[in-house]
Amino acid sequence: MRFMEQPRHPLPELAADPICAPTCTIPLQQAKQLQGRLLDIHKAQRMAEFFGLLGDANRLRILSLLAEQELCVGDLAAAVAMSESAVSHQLRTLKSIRLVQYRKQGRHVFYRLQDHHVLELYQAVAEHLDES
Amino acid sequence: MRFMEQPRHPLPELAADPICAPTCTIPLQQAKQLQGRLLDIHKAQRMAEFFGLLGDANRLRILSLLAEQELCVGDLAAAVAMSESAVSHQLRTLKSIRLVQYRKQGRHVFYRLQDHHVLELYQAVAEHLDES
DNA sequence: ATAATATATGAATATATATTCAGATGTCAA
DNA sequence: TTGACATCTGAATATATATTCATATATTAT
Repeated sequence: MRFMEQPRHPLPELAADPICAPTCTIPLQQAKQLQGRLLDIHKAQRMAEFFGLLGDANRLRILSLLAEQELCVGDLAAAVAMSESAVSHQLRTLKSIRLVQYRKQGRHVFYRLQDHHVLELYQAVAEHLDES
Repeated sequence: MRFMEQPRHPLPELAADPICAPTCTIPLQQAKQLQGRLLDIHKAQRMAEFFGLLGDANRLRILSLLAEQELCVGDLAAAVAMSESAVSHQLRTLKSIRLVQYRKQGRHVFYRLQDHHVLELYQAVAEHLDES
């Protein structure tokens, strides 16, 4: 996952004209269709960033709590048994992609879910894993 | 993301009894409910593994092609402009969590989507990013 | 058999990530 | 204003990951 920065891994260029090697096993016709279906590389990057954000157990645990109510950093940290610093860092990354919002009250900062959309993904995967 | 191995990062223990610090801002009542909502740590791991698998642009691009038809490694590599070795490695990780299946035919190995479930997630995120 | 092709694999490398630690900042209470 | 608290931040560290490269394996064609 990469966020808040541009990737440093060199992105592969899209193959120029003939998309498949000389040894290609699919007919050239199909090969051209393939390129149409192929996920655009920049969109792939953004989608990967999003999925990657959900690809961490501690972030998921944090989200599972914020799904129901807002919580301040300290309580969140206590509940998930992480250091406050670690939680703060994670909240920052969650904020960076607008999954969470915050509200300041005195010296506390209360975080809450901004994009409830993710709960559907969360549920879908949770159930999916239960099946298999 | 971690797959095919146990995580080496030490998993934080769940806080024993009083889940929140002495400075806790939420009432103890709520604190107990929190623990009920908190995603179980092992399930969190498995979900994170799954999401993490989708958290790579090249894997998404590979999946975007396999969504429609089976393809052999060489064609796949040509289409996404990656080395065959890199594609092979990625397919292995996709196989490890049973997102793809393969079928051998002569010296070719044709891969195809095993779990079409993921296409829904894929679509959901694709559309979600289009909105914002 | 031998060579050519298709794929897989392991080690090495480069990069990315999560956490910790020390300390900075901002807020409240005495 | 001093000290305690809540959160944030950046650098350092440990770990995880993707790719490449060299090589192994398996299949087909000559």
